[in-house]
Amino acid sequence: MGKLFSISNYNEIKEFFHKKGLKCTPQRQAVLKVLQESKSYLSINKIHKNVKELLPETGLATVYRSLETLVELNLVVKVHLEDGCHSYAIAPEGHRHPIVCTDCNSVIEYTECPMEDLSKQISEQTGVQINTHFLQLFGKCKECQA
Amino acid sequence: MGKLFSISNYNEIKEFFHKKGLKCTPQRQAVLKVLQESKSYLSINKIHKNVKELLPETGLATVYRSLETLVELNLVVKVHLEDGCHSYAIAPEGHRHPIVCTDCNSVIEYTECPMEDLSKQISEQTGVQINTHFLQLFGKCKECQA
DNA sequence: CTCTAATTGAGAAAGTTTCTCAATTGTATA
DNA sequence: TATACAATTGAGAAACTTTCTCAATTAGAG
Repeated sequence: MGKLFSISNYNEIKEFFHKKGLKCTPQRQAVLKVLQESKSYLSINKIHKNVKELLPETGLATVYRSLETLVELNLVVKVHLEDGCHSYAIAPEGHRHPIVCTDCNSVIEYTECPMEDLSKQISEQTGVQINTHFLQLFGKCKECQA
Repeated sequence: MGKLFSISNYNEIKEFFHKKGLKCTPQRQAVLKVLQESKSYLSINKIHKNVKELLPETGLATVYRSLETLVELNLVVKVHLEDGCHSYAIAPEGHRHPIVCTDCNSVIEYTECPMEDLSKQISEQTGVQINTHFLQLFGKCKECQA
């Protein structure tokens, strides 16, 4: 089956899959599309629900499998919310950190990262070589402050 | 039942519970003690296993309930590991960030926090008022770099 | 168009977390 | 120190989440 949805960068996405010997299936496309069109983090169930509007037969297991694949390809990121639940979001281009509004749950991407400087500082102080970091900010967005 | 374990700051802990109308039960003490004596993050099952060495009859549900209570009291923190699983650790005094060694799973506490400055900067740039943040660092500790 | 290996759907299975309820137990008060 | 009461517990059921299995389907290479 060919291109099912009008994913903007379809050919690029297809390449991503093929380079790893993976098929560009409608299910994977649908999961990606659902996340691309959402501006906030989505839970597995919400993703499944939205995907079924595009492809009604899609099983939950496939959603799990697709998300796993997409995370491996760095097209999607798995995030942790305050209550400990997992959600998924389209991977931001470049290195960014999400600010989650605790009132309306919307997400603002923050593009500057304080870690570059900090990593060096930490290495010097503790001897630990920092490889990755996980930074998530919680607060109130402009609208919700009213 | 009185004091079961030699928790260093027993009376202080007891006060913590009583102030909220909570009982200072051996099970809660045991969960706290297990975390206090561990230098790394522990999964629920590991905590349950260790607690049973002190109090063999302790049920898993009680471990869940105790952890929930201890997190509410800010005596314990819930953390997210890279694979998306939850673990728990004794809450560090003051404001600190954990550095988790991805090889040996040990934890180094980092005491400096870049967020104070950053929060102001973010507020100015995005209008979002940052309330909390979640920062976790992953890397290789001195020993594991050899 | 055909072939093949990757992928899927469905349901089972495994694992995690919460709930229910009778029995127990800290702790305040007498 | 004994009593009463509300909070807590253990055990298992229930709910929920995630992974696994396998026959059927399908994307993509030739």
